[in-house]
Amino acid sequence: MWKEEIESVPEYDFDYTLLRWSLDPLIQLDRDERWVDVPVKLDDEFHIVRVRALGTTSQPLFELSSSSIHDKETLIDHVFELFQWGSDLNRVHQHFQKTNLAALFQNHYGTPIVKDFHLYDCLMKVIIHQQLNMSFAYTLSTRFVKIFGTERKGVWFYPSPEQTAALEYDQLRELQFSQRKAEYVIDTSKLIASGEIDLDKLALESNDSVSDTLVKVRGIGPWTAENWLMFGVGRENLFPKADIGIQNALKSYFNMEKKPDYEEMESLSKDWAPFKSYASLTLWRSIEGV
DNA sequence: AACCAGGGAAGAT
DNA sequence: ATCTTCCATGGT
Repeated sequence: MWKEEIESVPEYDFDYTLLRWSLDPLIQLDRDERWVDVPVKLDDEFHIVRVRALGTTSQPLFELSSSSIHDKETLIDHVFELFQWGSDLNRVHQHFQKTNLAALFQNHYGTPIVKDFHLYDCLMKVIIHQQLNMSFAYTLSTRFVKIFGTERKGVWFYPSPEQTAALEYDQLRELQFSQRKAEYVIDTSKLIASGEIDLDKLALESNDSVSDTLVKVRGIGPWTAENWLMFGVGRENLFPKADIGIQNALKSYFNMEKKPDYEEMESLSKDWAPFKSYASLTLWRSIEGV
């Protein structure tokens, strides 16, 4: 068992991250005690790192601990990257003060891009969540992982691409996946298991290059590619215009009669680069009422 | 009961 | 190329 304290750059609202994660029954956390157990899969071995907040939004400080015998520095680096502790959210806040989202960012300080735990998990989750209300979306992804994934000390790990690739469509239909969704999940996993799609390599390429590759896969459209880039890779400049939640948030924030079309969204977002992801996150957050 | 949901593929112009 | 319809199923 080791422990280590890590500081990050203000403003970083970790409690909001815990709140958002509390929607996902797969994630073991405690919002009162302010910790979360992070699953870390390295070389097909399962590790768990507990991350506990000691500080505040304006003075972020975290305690990492684990009983894993794996190299401590590797685990710490992984978690540091996962939470994007290296990124300075003040520069983001300052940037948006010059835009039409100034008030929004005043109301929601320090919303970080917190990545999903692994690249493959993220892609599966995003595909499963397409077009579904959040409640049922989490029901499906939770069933998927609890039946085909692996549990260690109460912490859930997604199945590997190879494990998913070996499933029959009917096994997902039984979990109330649509036929299409079952095909998307299994067929995409087959591409990854066979090496035709290499997510680790993709994560090093430009946004456009990644999108071009992923959108060719049946079941992955622009929204899914953008969400993977944001929540899987942690890119800062994504604005998924196909997202119904973002459309509703814009309608509400700008007091519009109806949801904006693509052209209006393009116009509204013209000054947001290079930090569009934070606008997306903060817009989502705004309609969650927190 | 009808419409919506943090989309995308297939079919029709 | 762009617009429309269908896919599936729970939530409201």
